[in-house]
Amino acid sequence: MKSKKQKPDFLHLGIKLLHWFETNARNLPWRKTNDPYKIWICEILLQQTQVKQGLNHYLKFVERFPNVESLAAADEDEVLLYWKGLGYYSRALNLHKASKQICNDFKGKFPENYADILSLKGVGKYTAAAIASIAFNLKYPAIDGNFYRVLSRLFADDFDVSKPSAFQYFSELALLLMPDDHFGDFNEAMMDLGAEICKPKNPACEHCPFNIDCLAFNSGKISNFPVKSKKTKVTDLDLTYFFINFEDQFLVKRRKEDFIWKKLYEFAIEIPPEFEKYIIGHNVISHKLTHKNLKISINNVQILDFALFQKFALENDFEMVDFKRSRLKSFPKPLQNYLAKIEKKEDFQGELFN
DNA sequence: AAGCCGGGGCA
DNA sequence: TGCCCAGGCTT
Repeated sequence: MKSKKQKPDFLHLGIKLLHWFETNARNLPWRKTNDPYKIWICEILLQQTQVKQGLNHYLKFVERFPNVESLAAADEDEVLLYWKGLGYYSRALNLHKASKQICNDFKGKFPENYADILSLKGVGKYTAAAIASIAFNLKYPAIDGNFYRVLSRLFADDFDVSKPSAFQYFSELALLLMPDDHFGDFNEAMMDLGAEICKPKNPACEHCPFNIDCLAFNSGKISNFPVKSKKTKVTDLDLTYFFINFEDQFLVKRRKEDFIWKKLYEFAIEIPPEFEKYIIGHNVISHKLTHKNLKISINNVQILDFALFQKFALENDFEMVDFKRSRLKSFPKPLQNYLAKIEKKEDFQGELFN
């Protein structure tokens, strides 16, 4: 008989996590439902997005699109509108595609096994595991940034989470902890622990159910984990727009380029030389993205002749909108901010609506 | 395996 | 300023 165990009692840790979750679960709207559709929506929405940031969008999205049929029947443009301001807009485009996929390939019934869920556009290994476990109680660990952080700290494990193989590595580790039931609760518990206790910075170790087990905490090396070799590279990007308006109407067009903001609305990116005399000022907006520092120059072009304004719009495939109607279109965040500002006539270089 | 996609929050 | 987040897709 061994006097001391060399390895941690993995299953004991998993059960302890479930107990912690019983009294510490966050009260979130999508946890009141067993509807796989709504669980799917929330999992996609919360990719790289924090709860506080996405909660309102979730509520409005499922109110407008309460089921797969309503989402599949909607215009792509309207689906994008309900994603306005969230970022990673391909998520919305993929949601829309996948809803048609469910209607066509699965007869409108949400797929109930891991492989079929994984086949949905925009659903990867993490999201498939989350849906399978939460909606159908299947035993798949939903390996994400929380799992990486919690497990690497718990075992003071220096496996590089930047490597693609980290997914497989931490999946196997998570399976050792995973109890034989309540798989969805287990995954949600890990999410909550990662979000509220085992945070990236300033973790609340004094409130952590694992604080007597955590090798990183007990060796004073929490900040050493997780190990991540890949660093964020930031590049500069300059954009120039022409905000062309006649009285309270202005010109917008859907983006075709997909290097950023695919299919969102923007202003004109060029004007004919004869329009240059109508430029009455310009604004510069700085906007930070994860991988880019944007500098957006917006020239304000005021057209006084409606016939000229309309002719240019028609010949160049622009839409004429006013502020009220522009709210029904999805603009990139900086342009959305710009419209909000000039509607209130703040910081606007040039005359508008005079 | 590496690069890319948004935006908000934090130290 | 750099890095974090309930990642996935493309190359």
